[in-house]
Amino acid sequence: MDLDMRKMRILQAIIDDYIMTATPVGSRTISKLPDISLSSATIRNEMSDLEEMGYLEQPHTSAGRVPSEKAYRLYVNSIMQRAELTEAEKRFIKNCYSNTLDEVDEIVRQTAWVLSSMSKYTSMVLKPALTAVRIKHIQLVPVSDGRALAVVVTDMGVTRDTLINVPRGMSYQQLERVSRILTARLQGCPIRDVASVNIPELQADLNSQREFLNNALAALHKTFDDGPGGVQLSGATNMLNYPEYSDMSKARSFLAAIETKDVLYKILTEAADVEFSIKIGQENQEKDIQDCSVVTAVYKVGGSAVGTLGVIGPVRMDYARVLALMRHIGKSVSEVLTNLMEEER
Amino acid sequence: MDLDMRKMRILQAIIDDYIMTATPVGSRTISKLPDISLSSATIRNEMSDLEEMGYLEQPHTSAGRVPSEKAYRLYVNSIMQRAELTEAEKRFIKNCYSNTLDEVDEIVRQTAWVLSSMSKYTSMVLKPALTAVRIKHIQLVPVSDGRALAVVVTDMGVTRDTLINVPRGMSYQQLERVSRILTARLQGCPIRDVASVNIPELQADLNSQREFLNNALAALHKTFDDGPGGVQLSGATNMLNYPEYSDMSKARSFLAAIETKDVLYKILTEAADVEFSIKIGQENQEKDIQDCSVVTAVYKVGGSAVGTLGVIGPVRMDYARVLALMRHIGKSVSEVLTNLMEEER
DNA sequence: GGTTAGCACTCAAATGCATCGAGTGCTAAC
DNA sequence: GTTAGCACTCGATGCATTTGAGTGCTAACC
Repeated sequence: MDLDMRKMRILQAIIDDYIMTATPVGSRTISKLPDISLSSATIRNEMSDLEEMGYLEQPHTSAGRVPSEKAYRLYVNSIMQRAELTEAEKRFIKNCYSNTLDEVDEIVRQTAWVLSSMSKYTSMVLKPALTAVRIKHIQLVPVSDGRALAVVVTDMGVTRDTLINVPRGMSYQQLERVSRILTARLQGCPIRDVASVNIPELQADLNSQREFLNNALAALHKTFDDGPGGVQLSGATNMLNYPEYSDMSKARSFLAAIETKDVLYKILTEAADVEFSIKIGQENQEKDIQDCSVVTAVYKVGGSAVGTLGVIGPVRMDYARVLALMRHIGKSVSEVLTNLMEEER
Repeated sequence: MDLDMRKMRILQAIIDDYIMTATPVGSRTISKLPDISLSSATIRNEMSDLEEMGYLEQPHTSAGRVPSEKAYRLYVNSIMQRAELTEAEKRFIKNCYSNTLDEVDEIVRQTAWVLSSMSKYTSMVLKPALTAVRIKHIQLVPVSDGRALAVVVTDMGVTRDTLINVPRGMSYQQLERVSRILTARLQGCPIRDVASVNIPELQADLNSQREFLNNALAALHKTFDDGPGGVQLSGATNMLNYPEYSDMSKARSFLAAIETKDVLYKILTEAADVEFSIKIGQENQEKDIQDCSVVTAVYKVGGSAVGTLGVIGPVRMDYARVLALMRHIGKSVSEVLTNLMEEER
């Protein structure tokens, strides 16, 4: 018993229907479709085969059939056809980025919003990882004796600062000098490489406390990593509109999973190196969301991936549409960010 | 028909019971209480009176009675007695602040967590408003021609920065000079007054673009206002444990209300000038949360109020306990923040 | 061979109906 | 003023019945 074209076509029809209605699909529903000219009895036979092959499941004897996760996997791999957004939708996305979005956070928030409101699922966007961003300028600002604020300006217009300890008694002029040397040495250096840079001319100044520089650079490095706080969530309540979450306990477990963003952060960072990723139900490592599906995509700045965006929805999510949205929105946010970066450079 | 002591006592018993059980309270339940030696018939008569007076409501004829919002108002105003936390609870709170909490954000997050996990409701904490914080140091860091980063260090260890436009062609030395003058002039000045300070010696430097300074100061001022982003939320899913939210549509409207933090921000900022505030159901201005109650309190740094914390829960919330928690946690966070600030000063 | 009409069968959901019981209001007696 | 007693209300609970969408199987058909 093999999965011939006709079975494929029927499975597709079942999945398409189930994605729309969330109710088990009966044989008559399929046989009535205009491009399937088979009686319900034939469909029943095929469905029976598909069930035996593990693509369909029956909630109970006298109900219709429901696609299994295996079916969805097949669907996204082979059956599903690429969907395109309408012109109006593309315009809509474009409009969302046309306003004055001059801050990374603002762009990330807006992206999450567009994605959730167009998909009607819950969306999440991970802020750009700034490890690839290059240092433009470093300035140590004295705060009190023994403490200074290290300010880093990068080529993406992003600035970060962190309080660091400096050797007590260090003068304003000395700090200035260190700033100048650091800037000269680290200019153009990507954040991720900061720790490994060697700055011989400072060894003399800091002989007594050679830890200082390493600590400072490590602290700096850390401020560029937002952690779970770098996850922007949107449309969490959209999920409650789907019948699969009308059961309170399921709704609660979903909401609990996204309340602390740790799980989402983990998912998004792990997906940082694949263009598109689709995890269906049990394929997700995280217990709490094993009856959801997660679709992620990366977005880029100047050609290299810097962040991830994702949609989390019911397993019967409209994968084709979500992928189309992600392609388009991913491209848009990539462009906007790249422009922002060039402008600042 | 007046509200004599006995009626008060009965109303209190009804409210106490309803807060615990969330089910309409019958006359027998009350008459069986050890310190009420009246028959259920007598209680019924009293209940009938209380209903006529608007303190009780009947879901339907053969159900018990439920306190009205008017009753809760009376309860918090006159009936409720001050509750105290147990020693163990006080210790618990203390422990929560004993770890290395060296950042304001960390303290705020921790506070929200303690408050929600001890109250079992949803909690929110507004970050300290930094308008009262005093400037310690200002440094302009050149970024590119015409742009600089203005870094402000305050006496609370909080630093903020913002990109500003500076007159093109301004030299590094000039920026240095401006920094020094600004620091000298603004040192000790609370953020809120920054805009109104006059700095005559800079007029000469900036004659050609006298807008520059004002814009820069305004931009700075703005970075100290977190807006809705300054609301830390915790325990949102706690609410789903209460039967009043087992109705999906109510749960959804609550979750929608807190998803964007705008509403909460509004509530918390408006409550910034009252030590404790209790809003019961319809007393809340915001439509979305009119079947919740909101209790807020301010916390202080060095004696003056800088932020607000709040609990949002069902109208039948345990007001006495929540107030006790808020008193205690409010005091704790005030102390921790005050210490942090002194240390940095 | 594959396809289909027909039919018995299944089972969740809806419907109808009687019962139960927690609660009330009222009245008469204490 | 308080209380025992009693009729009454009405949602909740339980149970039997019906309904209907769906299945599987078989026999006939092309």
